[in-house]
Amino acid sequence: MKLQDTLSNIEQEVDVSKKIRIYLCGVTVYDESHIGHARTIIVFDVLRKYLESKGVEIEFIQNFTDVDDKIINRAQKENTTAETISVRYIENYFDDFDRLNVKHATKYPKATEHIDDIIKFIEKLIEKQIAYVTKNGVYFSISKFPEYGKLSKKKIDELQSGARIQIDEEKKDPLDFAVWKFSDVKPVWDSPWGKGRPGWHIECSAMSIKYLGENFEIHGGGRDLIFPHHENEIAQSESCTGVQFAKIWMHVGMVTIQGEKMSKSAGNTKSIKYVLENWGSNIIRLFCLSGHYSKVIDYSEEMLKENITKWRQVETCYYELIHACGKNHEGVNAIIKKIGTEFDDSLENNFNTHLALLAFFQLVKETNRLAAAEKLGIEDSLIIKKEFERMLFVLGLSIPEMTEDKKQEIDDLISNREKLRIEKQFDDADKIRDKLNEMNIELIDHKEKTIWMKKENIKSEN
RNA sequence: GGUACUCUGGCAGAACGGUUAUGCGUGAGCCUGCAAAGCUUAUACAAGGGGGUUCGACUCCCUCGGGUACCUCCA
Repeated sequence: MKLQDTLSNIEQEVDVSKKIRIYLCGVTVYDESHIGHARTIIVFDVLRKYLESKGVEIEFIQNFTDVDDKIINRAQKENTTAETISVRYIENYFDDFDRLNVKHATKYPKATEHIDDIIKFIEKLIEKQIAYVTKNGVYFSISKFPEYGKLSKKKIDELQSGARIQIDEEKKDPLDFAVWKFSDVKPVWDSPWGKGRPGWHIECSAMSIKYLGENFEIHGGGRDLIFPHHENEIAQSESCTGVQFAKIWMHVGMVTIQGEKMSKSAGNTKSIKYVLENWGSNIIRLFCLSGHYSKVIDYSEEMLKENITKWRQVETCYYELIHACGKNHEGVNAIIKKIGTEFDDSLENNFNTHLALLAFFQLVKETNRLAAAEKLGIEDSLIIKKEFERMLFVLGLSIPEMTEDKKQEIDDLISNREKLRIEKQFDDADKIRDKLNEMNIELIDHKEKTIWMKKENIKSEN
């Protein structure tokens, strides 16, 4: 598999014959997650599901930043503890992302649970004279890491001249950043240098190395983390271990809204809760995967609507497949195999989910075409269904299961309607259809038979 | 100001030095008791501007310009 690597700025081959270790920078848990967060996490969810579906062993670590100024500020505002805030929003995170059908990471380490590891990490940096203590905290000395700037392609002197960083007389260089901040405001921990809390970047270095080793395959996050977060992680980690940190840096493009980056500070976010409520998980996932992961995608209702159309086609396809009963045999093997290969190739080639979706929709269209022409037999439907479900799984889309009782009830209603239709009692037949519609069951009248499909209820469509 | 990314038809969005992807939308038709859904088909001569290389460029080179992001916390 090939992936675009931010560090080398070229597509790098990933060796999938061995275990793939992935570290994804998660969220700071101080507020609700929005659709921008969702995109990054969904992209990585599909990546890991695809690789796992190919039999690749995956170790997937995603952190929670649960100690941070924003959390503390929020706690003060609400007159509560930082822990209350972080616990609340971690719960909120799982609530959102479970509904988004995101598979749980191997582990979700939290900064507050790794203070010892962080302190040990800092001790090593001090020992190596890469970090130094001031009256404000412990700082990483960027002059000790000559490659500083290699990820974000920034030159140190340019950064210095453009620095908008607050002047801190104690720092040796304005670009030096805190790995430990002295503080008396809870939460604080004792350290060899004084009471305080860790800086933001150090937790990811300490935790990724702890769980994945000094040199692992993929480190990812949103594009906005390239500088300073990931740049600093590299500096800390590589100067501590002396070996290359992540092999590949994979950065997911921002979600914009009316051309502007979606962010808390801009106040233009759409929360996952809101979008789930109005559009549902499948539409969100289709939307988030509709462009190449490295590029910006613009959030708009128009785009979400387009994905409803597509999702209805997918639903139709599914129900055509499960209702197939004829003996017709079109020999779909070759075409399905071709589409399946296209799907895989698209993902193998720099993880192009847009092209993979195109392949998926091609399969949907092909199926619906056969069904409409009364040419979808059982044998073919089984072949298609297998591939359909594989893609559905990798993309993380889901069609809710129905109970057998419910299915029976629908079948009974349909056969009643059939009788009425034969007797040309169309008014009564239509009443049954209306009743089914109220249950979100839509009927598809083929020449030979009527099939039903359960439409996902999408609020914004009404 | 610096750096990165980006600029393709109404919208979304690929590939490729030569053959007008594809999807959505829109039009028409088929199917239907009617609908819905679905299907079929038609529809855009598009490549930010200007130069160059080439027999030929959306694709390579130069140049000018627009947009966004990062340079402070941010997925």
